[in-house]
Amino acid sequence: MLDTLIGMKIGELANTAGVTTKTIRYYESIGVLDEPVRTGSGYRSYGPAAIERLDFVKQAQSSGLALAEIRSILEIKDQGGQTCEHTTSLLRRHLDELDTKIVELQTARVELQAMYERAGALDPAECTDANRCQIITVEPSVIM
Amino acid sequence: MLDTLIGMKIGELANTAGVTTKTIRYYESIGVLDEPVRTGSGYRSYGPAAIERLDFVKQAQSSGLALAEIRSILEIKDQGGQTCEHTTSLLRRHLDELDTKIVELQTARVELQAMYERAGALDPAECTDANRCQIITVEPSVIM
DNA sequence: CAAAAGATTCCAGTTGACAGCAAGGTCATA
DNA sequence: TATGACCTTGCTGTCAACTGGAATCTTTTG
Repeated sequence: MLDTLIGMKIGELANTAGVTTKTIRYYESIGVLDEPVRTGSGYRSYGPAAIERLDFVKQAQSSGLALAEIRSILEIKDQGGQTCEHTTSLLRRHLDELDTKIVELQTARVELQAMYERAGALDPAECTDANRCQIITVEPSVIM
Repeated sequence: MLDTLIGMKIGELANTAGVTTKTIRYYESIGVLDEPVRTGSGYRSYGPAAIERLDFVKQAQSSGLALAEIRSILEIKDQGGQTCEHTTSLLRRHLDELDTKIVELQTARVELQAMYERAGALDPAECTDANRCQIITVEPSVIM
């Protein structure tokens, strides 16, 4: 009970931060969260910093950073955060990746849109007719 | 040898279509490719339709469709392709998902860009100074 | 004081799209 | 005929980010 004055247990942290206890232990196992101090009976005991750390992880995740990347940023912080270089280059790289992905998805969207419009323009009768699906391929194909 | 006149073996199909034999067997196992006929000795034997089918799968994949979705389109074709309804609704749904994803990524991009610009604007000296990383959080935080 | 709630560790499973390996069968060529 | 290239099945492993469950222990509540 005295322990509880020092920090919160994993369930409380989980509730506060909006994650599950499983997630917290998992984050600890992959080095995203530091190992916390333990109570006399072995329970994890967290201070308020843990909440902010989890919030940061969630924010970084929603920005599309993978846990491994988040960890590498946090590692630098844990070592004193002497240089921003790693962080900036990581962000630069991730921005580029993100741009690439967005372009890919937009290209895919155009393709899909074309498929979809082809579908809408089709006469249903014509669809049964030739026993091939003109939605997918423009030219008559052996496939559909 | 007579068998070979009828069709190509898995390696040839793989080379032609630009995938691995593993991929072909995997596609067969999940129902994306039909089970082909076998030669007398048990080898898979494919006709030219298999190449087109694989091409279609690749094209659909590059449009962001999952193999399960591709299979569901192909299933309709295999049953005679009487209706385009399933295909159109599937495409509609996927277009929506794609739009959602693009928006998410663009939002994430804005966040990342902000982080990145904050990073570029920072004085390296100031970075070592306060022992916290101002790139990530705008306000002074217990985290960094 | 007993039961329920919550904590512990460890191991396995999930999804998606394959890749790797083992142990064996078959086929073309020198 | 023997070597190597290619094929077969079946099982395991990969990555990411968890989730679920079992067996056990501690803490809280009635």
